[in-house]
Amino acid sequence: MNSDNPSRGNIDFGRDYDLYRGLSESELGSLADIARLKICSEQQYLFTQHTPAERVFNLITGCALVERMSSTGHRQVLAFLFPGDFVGLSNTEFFEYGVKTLTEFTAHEFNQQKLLALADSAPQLKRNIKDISANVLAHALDQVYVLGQKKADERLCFLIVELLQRMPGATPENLLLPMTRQDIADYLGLTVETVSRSLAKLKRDGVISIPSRHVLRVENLAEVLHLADME
Amino acid sequence: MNSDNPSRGNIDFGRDYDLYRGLSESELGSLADIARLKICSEQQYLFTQHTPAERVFNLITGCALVERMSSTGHRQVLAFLFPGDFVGLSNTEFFEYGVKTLTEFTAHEFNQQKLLALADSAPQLKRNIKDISANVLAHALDQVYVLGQKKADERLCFLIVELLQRMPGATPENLLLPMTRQDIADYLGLTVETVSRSLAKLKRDGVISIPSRHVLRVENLAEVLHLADME
DNA sequence: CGATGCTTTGAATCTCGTCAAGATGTGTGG
DNA sequence: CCACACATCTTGACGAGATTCAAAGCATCG
Repeated sequence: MNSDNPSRGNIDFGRDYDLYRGLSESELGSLADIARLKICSEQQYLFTQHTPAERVFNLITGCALVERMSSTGHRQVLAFLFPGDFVGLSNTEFFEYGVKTLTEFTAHEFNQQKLLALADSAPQLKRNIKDISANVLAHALDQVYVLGQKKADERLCFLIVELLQRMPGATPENLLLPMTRQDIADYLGLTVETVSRSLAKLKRDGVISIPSRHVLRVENLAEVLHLADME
Repeated sequence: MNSDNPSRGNIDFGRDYDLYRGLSESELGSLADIARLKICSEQQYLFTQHTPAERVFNLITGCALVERMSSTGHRQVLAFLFPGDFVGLSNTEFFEYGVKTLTEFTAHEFNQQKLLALADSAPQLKRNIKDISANVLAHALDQVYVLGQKKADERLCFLIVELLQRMPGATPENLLLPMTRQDIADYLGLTVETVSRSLAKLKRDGVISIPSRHVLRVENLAEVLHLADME
């Protein structure tokens, strides 16, 4: 559900979002004029694969995931999204992936055309979009490396490190997992059972503990970093 | 080895390169002014990981590969490059991957700063660079899907289809493999032995034949496409 | 020719996936 | 508040697929 024509006043452009970084007051104003506030509950699709790629989102609160389905029914989760992340930019007519919320969720929604048009007259916005695209690529290349070279427990540590870095409020002592085991499995190219067993192994080895299903505690950060081994 | 200050005359801008698509004569001239012709033999590095990201290349003839090494000594091949491919654009100060030639090789070499500066005054060039970046991302996402979800023989078929689509002169009847089995293994997240065995299996099943080590013949294209299953 | 590097094949091992069952958690209706 | 259904998660047993280690086959190049 979108709010109707939100004014600048009810959108918080103050936080440190990649998309809004370094923009002038007037540029932020122009952005606000074309922004809508998207609010939705958990497990909702912001958009699905193969639908027209017209909208882009800048995430404010909550989490989401980016997924790709194949004709054979396999699912690959391409990324988890957190506040400040920007998603939806596409060079193709239709989205090649879908985005599903994991929690209650708010985002700024833009029409892609309008946003890009605005970027044409706001160099800093254009730079920000370019930087975001570069980061998306860098993340995809990291993921290729992890899926190509790493074992199950190492892949899990990669995810843990990523969550520590990107989830707001995440600490080694208290790491919330907003996604299901299946989501994790589809992200890391494993099965739910392997995810579960690998978590159990890390727990057995004293690397982590699991106070409750969706809460994780890092007991040995050095070992997690070592296993994740992203340099 | 670079030729010194090549003039427009000895650079062939006529072919269908993504980077030069739709450019005016004068724009091509400006490009030629800052281009150098890079010529090198096989198994040479155009640049290596962790070196300053100053140069970019537009491939004219020959093949190359993009690789990333980890501190643990693992190698992931991120892509194979063919004529018309463009490589080296980076948002970071240092390259996060290296590029190694597989065959005798020529490319147009540009200073990244100069090329981007030129793009600022040539909108079509800027569009081309953006499209290329989008294609690189699309390829990385495909690779994530393949590494996350596919078995060894399916991964090989994915590579075969990719080569058929992108290698100049490649046909199902005669597909040259310019890379070693190790390169293939590191690209597909497998070991050399598994690559060899999977090729043997595809051969046994009548899907392909292997006239010689680096020549492959597709006997059942439908099956290859089916196994590759990229939609 | 022998030396070297790449490739294939074989055997043992290990990791991960599959199938099945049980445990845990959540929400609903009685 | 409890009972039940349902979904998620965990655990076990087994098997398939991939890796590892070792050896042998093939090319190419001096």
